[in-house]
Amino acid sequence: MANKLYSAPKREKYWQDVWADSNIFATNNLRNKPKCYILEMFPYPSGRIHMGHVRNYAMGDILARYKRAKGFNVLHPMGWDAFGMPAENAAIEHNTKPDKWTYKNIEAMKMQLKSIGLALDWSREFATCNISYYKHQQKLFLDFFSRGLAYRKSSKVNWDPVDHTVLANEQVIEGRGWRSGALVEQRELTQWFLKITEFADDLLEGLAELKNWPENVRLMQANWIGKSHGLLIRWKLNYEIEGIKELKVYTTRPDTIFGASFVAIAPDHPLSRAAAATNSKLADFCEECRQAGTSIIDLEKIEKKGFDIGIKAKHPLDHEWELPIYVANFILSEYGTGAVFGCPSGDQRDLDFARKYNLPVIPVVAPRDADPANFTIGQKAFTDDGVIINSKFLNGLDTKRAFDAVAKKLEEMDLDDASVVERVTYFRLRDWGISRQRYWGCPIPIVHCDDCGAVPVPEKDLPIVLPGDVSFDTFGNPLDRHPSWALVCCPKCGKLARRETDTMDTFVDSSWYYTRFTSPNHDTPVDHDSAKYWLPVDQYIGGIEHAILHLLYSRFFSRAMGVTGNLPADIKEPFNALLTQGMVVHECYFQKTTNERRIWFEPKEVRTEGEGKNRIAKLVKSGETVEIGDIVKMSKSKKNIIDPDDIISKYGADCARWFMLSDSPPERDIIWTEAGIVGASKFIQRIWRLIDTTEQKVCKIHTPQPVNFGSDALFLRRASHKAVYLVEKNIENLRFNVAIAQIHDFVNHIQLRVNKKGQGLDWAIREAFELLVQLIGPIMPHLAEECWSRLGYQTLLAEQPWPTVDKELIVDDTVTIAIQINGKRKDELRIKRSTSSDEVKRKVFELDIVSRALKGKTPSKVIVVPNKIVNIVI
RNA sequence: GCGGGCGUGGUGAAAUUGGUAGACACGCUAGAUUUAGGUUCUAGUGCCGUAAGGUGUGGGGGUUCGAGUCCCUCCGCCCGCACCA
Repeated sequence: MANKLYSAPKREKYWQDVWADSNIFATNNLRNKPKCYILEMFPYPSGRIHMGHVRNYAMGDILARYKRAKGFNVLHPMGWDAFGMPAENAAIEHNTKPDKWTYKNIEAMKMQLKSIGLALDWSREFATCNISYYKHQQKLFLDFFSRGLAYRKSSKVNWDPVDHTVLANEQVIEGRGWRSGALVEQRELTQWFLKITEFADDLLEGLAELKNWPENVRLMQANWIGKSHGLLIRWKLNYEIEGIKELKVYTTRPDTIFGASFVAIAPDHPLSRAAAATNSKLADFCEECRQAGTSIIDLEKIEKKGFDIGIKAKHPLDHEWELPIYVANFILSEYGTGAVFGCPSGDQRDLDFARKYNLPVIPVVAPRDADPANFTIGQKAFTDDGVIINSKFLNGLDTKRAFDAVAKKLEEMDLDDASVVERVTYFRLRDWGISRQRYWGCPIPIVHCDDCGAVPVPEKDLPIVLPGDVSFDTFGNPLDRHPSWALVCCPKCGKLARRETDTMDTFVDSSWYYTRFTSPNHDTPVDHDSAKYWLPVDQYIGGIEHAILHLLYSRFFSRAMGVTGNLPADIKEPFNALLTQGMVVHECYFQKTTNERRIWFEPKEVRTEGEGKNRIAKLVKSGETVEIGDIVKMSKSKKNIIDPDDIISKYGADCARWFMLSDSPPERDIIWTEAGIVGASKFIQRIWRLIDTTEQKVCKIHTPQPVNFGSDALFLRRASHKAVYLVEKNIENLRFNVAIAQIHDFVNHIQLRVNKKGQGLDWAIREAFELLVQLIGPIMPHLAEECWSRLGYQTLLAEQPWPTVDKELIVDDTVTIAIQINGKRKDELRIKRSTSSDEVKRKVFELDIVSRALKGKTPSKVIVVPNKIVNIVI
């Protein structure tokens, strides 16, 4: 008898229409239930969704559907991170407009997302390029500005002289612009900044509260903020130059101060500039340092170099002791004071420097077990904590006490001839530069007036709308070239002035979108009442690549918006729980040309044969052999892409969703395989076949529960309720792969009993079917609806509550305990649960294997772990 | 260099507080059914061994009645930051 196959793609479309028509996923405004806000990082509308999106949104959807069934009022919205460079590049390349290109992409991707069957509230959809969104962002900017959280300052940027734009560090590749290939210049530009540093401490402390965030993300953020405690010490100069009489030096290791043998300053430190003014060789050296690249590779290659400026610094604790001052290429002007004292024995860099310029190396910290008299430094500096030596009054102290002793000594010294000391805290975190010389972004609502300076646009004049009539026929910012857009009157004095033509970094757009979803049509950025009810996001899901920037900026925005009254001030943390999902990876295929270039082939162009080392790949068309490359993230450049559309039209969305979650834990990368998707597809058919062909054999819908059950029925009922219990637990813990394993196990249990006969078995099978359908509901919602209807229900499964577990059924009344002899498992024993310890021992000693092992001796110890293990120690 | 993580069968992976290692799936083997074949169902499957038994979570050591789990050490891989004073 051939079974009817379940036609997933066809039926899925049907159920999607049913859901849409009944509008069940629109979040209601009744606040009579506990809320649950599930959010996946919203997509950039590149044009097509990829498998990473499918994985991301499948995870969120499972939670949303599960929480809905659990009785929560669920908010599960979707929107578009729609500003950004690709739209401008498309405009240049395809002679279109960024807005047209973006909105077309959004339409296409929305269709694709709908085909995945996501339980989304589309009524809250917005794109960050909607005027109705970015006008509120401009309002936020104005509020930040008036509160001093947005300000202008001059700073160094990567400038592409060909494309006429600022480049982010990531866009500079080996010193050249990623698009133009031009050598990137360091330029001093006046830019807008957001004062994230005001919240540095709070952002750091807040991390401790984020218990449901991955540890690695919290650590990355903590390192990024980079708080350090140290001393600011004043070093007097032996010679005054252009009014400079002293150097302020920041150190986290004042305990090593007697090991100092030089002072080093950054090339653009005021003292460097002053000294260079009268020393052309020094000026050349400083220029050379400035020219050097800033990329990581460059920094590694660069040799540590210094230039003795001739002026000496007086040691703060001994003014007779004068140390040389070097301008050095490895000192950062942006960190600390741009000046350090070098202690060669305690810092590898300083040691290398000292060896190169023949400076003294005085060991001042020794390991605890070393002999202080004979401890010397060779090629490696000693950077650990230890005992202070060769340091006068510090000798014998440990690192921490020496820190305090130096601070105290310096504080006690007479101000006149002393080195004033301050205990200071430094952060690595810098303020966030948000100016971009780009068109497709949120305009900064500022007018520059010759007389009044930077004047905020009055709120009543918002929004500042991007002009539509711009050209992309040449490089640079089209807003700058626009004949009239920037020409306005100063809101303050009325004189002719010029609009700010920089737009905001797109990271600003995504820093507050999660608040807007709580009230997407409100006439202020956020409705406080809605925000209070919905925020924080209960579960946020997205890629690890946003571990620092997006997630830190968002945490900053929720705080800053609290300060400006745009959000209730008690909502500090935007995301209560965070899941960072892994990538979808696939091997790639290529042929090498004669000049070692690689030509890549798509997976669908290739067929593989054999296994392991003998596995080879051939082109489907020609049969030519191609090489099998690494398993890497799916990307256009390597063509190792599987198009979700192809999978969904062939196997269905349920199949893609199931496979995405089935084999690996969510945070790990998954390898896309044809075998995997086929396996998922078979499982779908298996469930359908099981229910479709057996449904008429079991009890009819709503049959009352029988009083007695035979052993098969009872076994099945136990398996059913255990499955519900375990699937629920694993979904709650975001271990979808384990939940899926439990469902497999459950289906195996049902399968073994569908053709049996026994007391109450037909009822138990029907119960199992119903529970199974409810368990797969969140993961394979279409198939679940189909089965639910097949079981005779007129209702929608998506609206059913989550099944309740019969607690009595999930505890077995017999248990298997392991019998160990000297900790090694030898046998097992089936026994009634909660049998007394003495009774268990008695039974164990009756066992052959035990008496054989004992050989008449008395065991030295018997350990009984109730319901688990008996360990006999001989 | 600094910080963090990971290492379990042929493969993806499971494993409350330390308590029967390898659930579940892929693959493989055998049988049944159907078919032209795929499919489906049942059973088996860490490794060595015909078996009894031994052995086994990257290597070595330790704590413990008992270690994948805790401690020390070495090796390998991955991620983040990186001249941060």
